[in-house]
Amino acid sequence: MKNKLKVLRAERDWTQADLANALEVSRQTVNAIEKGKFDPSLPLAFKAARLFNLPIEEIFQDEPG
Amino acid sequence: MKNKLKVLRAERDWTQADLANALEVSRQTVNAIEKGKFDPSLPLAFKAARLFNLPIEEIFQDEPG
DNA sequence: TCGAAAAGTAAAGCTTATTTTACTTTATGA
DNA sequence: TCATAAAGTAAAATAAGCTTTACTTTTCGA
Repeated sequence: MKNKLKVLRAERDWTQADLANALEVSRQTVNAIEKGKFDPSLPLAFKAARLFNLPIEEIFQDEPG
Repeated sequence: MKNKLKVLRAERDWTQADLANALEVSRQTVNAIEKGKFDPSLPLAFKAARLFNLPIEEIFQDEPG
């Protein structure tokens, strides 16, 4: 699953820790998701969508399989 | 997390088993999600969105908290 | 009303998401 | 260059999603 978290962070000049804080998850979770190590839960995806005021599909891109 | 799976099924006259089959998960998983016992994974939410040709947010409604 | 299909439920087990701790590597700015 | 912040990584532990099996309850049409 690809995502635009890094870009969205960059646009706001946020660190991974800043984003983790805003999403109420650990910094390592943000890092792992950005690096594609695992997918966020649906509730976390919703939280990111609310935070960035974007649809989930614009932040996360599934690779259908 | 609320969702419209039951309605979307009804519109198509699908059983839980039919939907489970289309989503490639077990019938119990569909049942549990419909009944709000747990949230689907993000990949599964994407699969449902593709299946019904709807945005994730129109199928699943987060209760922010 | 009876039987079958659909829905609901539950436990055990496996997989994946997330945390915590802790360390290494990379970028950055004084 | 050197110190520090940021990013990357990893292992162990816990939580949540999902499967399989199996059983009970509800729905519904003949």
